[in-house]
Amino acid sequence: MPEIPSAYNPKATEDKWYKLWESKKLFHAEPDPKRKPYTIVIPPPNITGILHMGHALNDTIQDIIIRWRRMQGWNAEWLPGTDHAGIATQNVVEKMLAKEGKKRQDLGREKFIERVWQWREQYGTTIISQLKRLGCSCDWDRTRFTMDEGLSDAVNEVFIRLYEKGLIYRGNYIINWCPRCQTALSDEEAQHKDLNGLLYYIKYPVKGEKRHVTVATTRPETMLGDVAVAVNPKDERYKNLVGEILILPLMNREIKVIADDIVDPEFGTGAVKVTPAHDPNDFDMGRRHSLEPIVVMDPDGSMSKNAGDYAGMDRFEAREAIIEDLKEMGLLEKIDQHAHSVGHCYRCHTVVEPYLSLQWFVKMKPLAKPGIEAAKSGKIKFYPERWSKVYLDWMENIRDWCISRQIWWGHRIPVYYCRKCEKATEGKKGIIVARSKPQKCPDCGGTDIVQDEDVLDTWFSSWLWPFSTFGWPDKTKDLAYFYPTSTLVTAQDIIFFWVARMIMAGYEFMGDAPFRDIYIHGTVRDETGAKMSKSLGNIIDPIEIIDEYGTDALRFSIISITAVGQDVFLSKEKFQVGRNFANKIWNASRFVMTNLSEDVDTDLCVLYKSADLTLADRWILSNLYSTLEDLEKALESYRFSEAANLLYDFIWHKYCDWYLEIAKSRIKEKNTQVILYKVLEKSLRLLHPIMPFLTEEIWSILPHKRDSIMIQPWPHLQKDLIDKKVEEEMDLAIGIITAIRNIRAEVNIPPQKTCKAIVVVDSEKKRTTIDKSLDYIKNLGRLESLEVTDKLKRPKASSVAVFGDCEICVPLEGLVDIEAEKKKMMSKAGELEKYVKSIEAKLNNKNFAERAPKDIIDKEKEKLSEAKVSLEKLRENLKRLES
RNA sequence: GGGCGAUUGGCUCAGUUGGUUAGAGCGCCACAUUCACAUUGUGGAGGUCAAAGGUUCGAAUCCUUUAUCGCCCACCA
Repeated sequence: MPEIPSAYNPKATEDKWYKLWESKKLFHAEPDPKRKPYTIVIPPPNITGILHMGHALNDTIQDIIIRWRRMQGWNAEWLPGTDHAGIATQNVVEKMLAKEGKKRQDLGREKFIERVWQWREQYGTTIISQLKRLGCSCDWDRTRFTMDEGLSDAVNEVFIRLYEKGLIYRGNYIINWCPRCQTALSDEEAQHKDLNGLLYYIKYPVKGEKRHVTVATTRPETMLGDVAVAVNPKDERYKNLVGEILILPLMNREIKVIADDIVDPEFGTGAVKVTPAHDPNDFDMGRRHSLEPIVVMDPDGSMSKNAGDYAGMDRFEAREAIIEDLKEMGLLEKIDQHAHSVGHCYRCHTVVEPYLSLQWFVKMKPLAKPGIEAAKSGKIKFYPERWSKVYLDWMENIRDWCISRQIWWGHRIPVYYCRKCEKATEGKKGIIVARSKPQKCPDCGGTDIVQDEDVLDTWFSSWLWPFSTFGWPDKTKDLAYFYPTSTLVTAQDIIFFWVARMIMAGYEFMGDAPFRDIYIHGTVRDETGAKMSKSLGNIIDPIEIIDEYGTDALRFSIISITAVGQDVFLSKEKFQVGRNFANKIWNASRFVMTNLSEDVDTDLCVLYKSADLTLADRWILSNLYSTLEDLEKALESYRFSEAANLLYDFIWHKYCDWYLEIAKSRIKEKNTQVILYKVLEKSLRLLHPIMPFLTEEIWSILPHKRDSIMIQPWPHLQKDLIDKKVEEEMDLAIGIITAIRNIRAEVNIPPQKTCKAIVVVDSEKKRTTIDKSLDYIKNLGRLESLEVTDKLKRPKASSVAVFGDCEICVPLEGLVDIEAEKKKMMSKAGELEKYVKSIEAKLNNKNFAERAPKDIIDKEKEKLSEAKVSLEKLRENLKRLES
């Protein structure tokens, strides 16, 4: 056997194995009616994205699930792909053009889109190669892109079907407008941030009188578009004002005072300016009172020609100018501090403007209905469960979805207009919704037909992802087999954007939920709790971590610190845990392999039944399978950190710390070798979903000839090998060994020096148990001799510890520090006394005796008698020490 | 305004249906280096589980209130 390096080297292994898996098509799945599918679709990362810790967490979790299910025998399909990310990508390419001193308009639509595709070719697949470095076992043969032909067809099909059903409409409404991106946004894309703003109180004079009405506003610049002032009809202060005419300052426009229930008399002055073109409430009010909106802003956020003297100014400049002018005119009553939340563009963080414009919308209420029922009935389940409430709250209060975007990169809206009809009717006539450009207008036969300039919201393609990727609207074999998918893994921030909408689309177009389980993991934050983001500069680059610590270290570390539903706080040091663990396994494997001399390929169960196994043998097997039992439960309920920590504890603190150490003295025995080998081999399988590269590397140098570990069967849970009695017996041995080590450390016996020990135990049962573990105690306690007796013949100079009803005594050759011994034992005795008293108090409590269940009482009694025995032994020893 | 989450040793967190003398990792202290691994081993110190009240025989765990921090939602003019 060639020499195995003494440290695990991820760099030398990862690439090699990933290439092998890919070349053998181990990630690929085909429909197979004989096997059950387990499907996951990836949350498609943006083509502009580079791998960040959020992806690392998200995709590691998916890979763990899919690798585990694959080993369990499911036909596992993890479908990958990317999202065209309309606004984000367009912004990136526009920035690039800006460096050349160009705007997208200089290129024209067609050339610009060409440039975006070019950009995508060049940079848009970075994230894919990064996912490969993360070890993701995605079925790359099925990689999809939201702008692929098939997926684009699906988008058109959906648009047309919804339109024909009356669920898509076009209209003039207030939407969120980003003046920088110059496009409409959906409500979800406008992110509200709390800001300390100002509330301006402005006097509006009553026509022909000296009186005035004061209104309060946070956006004075919109007053130029005011068409009325509203008060609450029940507000006594303004009762006689309703119907009066006011003069709108700066514009000198006559506007009416109207009464409307929506006005809150408590807020501001109780009188509110009505600006239907720039505020959603005012828009509704305007409709109720038949007031024409006046748009005073242009799409770029500058004041429009309707803004009088302020036309052409930027909106914020105009705000200041208006306040100055009002001040001069004596119409500014006061300015208050006012905390409120303001919408920002989720792509460029510009303050968005509520803006009246002609857009396309999806009527959501009817679509939401089945999705609401599905969550309520448990057909779809959120993990952790609390997200179900968040989802339902949103679904039950759902609002229509603005889907048109005034950008170029995306799916162009499949709507055509007949110029002739449009001019003639301005109504629905002349709108042609079609898969491709019609030759003639069906209404008038006209041929001057143009397509809608706008594209669809990015999420209008991603909400179809679970089925469009499998070929929908065609009834493909893939679709029939892999849909509905099994589990969706994602973060909380896209529950509304994506998860909820996928559920709606799934029911509408497939008649079934797109997935059963939704696992929502936490947000990745830095050690101070701030969200990791490029702009904050607190990013930890996963690729850097992979280079420094290895992929498996990254995966293990991030998983082990991710408690269910809790956010993840990361710092670089935390990745050492995974690296150290990888190295530990590496070295344990190295030890096992260099010591194998026998044929170890024996079945464990056969061995268990036929051979006379030692206590330690039975103990490690029992532990292996109870770990497996817990591990499966953890994985099934998406408790990944628990899964990772179970394996960590078993491999490090059971297998390495105890079994392997015990095995060293019997390393030539066949049974020992078999168990060392078999437990390692099974542990590697259990660990493979979390640490794929390390386990594959070790797998490849194990003395057997088998295929990749990733297609090995998941170990079968052997419940009859779990033996609680064996675990108790071993606990006794471990307790005694620890007590001896403790004494040795306290009296400074150097580790390399052996010593004697005496174990005193009354009970015959325990005596037999200890006899089974004599070797372990001797070896791991580094004893030259061990005496087990029922009577203490305490040598004068010795140190004693008590473990349960066992006394452990280490005779010392030199002098013992009697005082130190006494102190140690007295403090131990003190602790025990307190403990005994607390149990006694409990047992003496009548209520406890009467009401507690019997098994609890028995347990307490047992604890008490054990503690009493220990205490008594301690006291005896103390007495002897004093005499 | 409504909702959710967090608060446990110096740090980061576990603690599943209430029944342990409250656990782990990191850090710290002491000792150990031909014997798989210093990316290590052995031992140790360190916590009245944010506060107050309540339910219960029994509360870190359930209920109420409060405080601090974080997040989400809302037609906050």
